[in-house]
Amino acid sequence: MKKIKLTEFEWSVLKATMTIPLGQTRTYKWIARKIGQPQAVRAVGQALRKNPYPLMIPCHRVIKSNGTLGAYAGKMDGKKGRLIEIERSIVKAIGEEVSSY
DNA sequence: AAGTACCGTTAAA
DNA sequence: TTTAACGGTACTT
Repeated sequence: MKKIKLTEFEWSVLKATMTIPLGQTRTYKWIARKIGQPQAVRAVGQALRKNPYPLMIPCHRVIKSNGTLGAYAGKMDGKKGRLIEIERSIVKAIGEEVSSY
């Protein structure tokens, strides 16, 4: 098991990103503020761009404050760029299931 | 609307 | 070791 060489800053970003609920979107600024460095929004984008753990880090849930997708999603094809919409649909479906109980 | 400054990591020279 | 580049937001013009 090789040690993952990541900086403390990156760990902070990854942890913050992990806490994003399914089907929800957060902004880079949101993460930057959560890790206590509202000035380092770009560094946050860097950590996500590198994305050491694609499976546990939902970078596609991270968007710009503008509401538009960031560089990562921006480079994606339309299909993958709609991941967040699919997740939202899932959440909605689950919500309806729960309501029927 | 466009330009600039700011932070942190990585690649290249 | 030093330099350049990438990436999002807020402020200024």
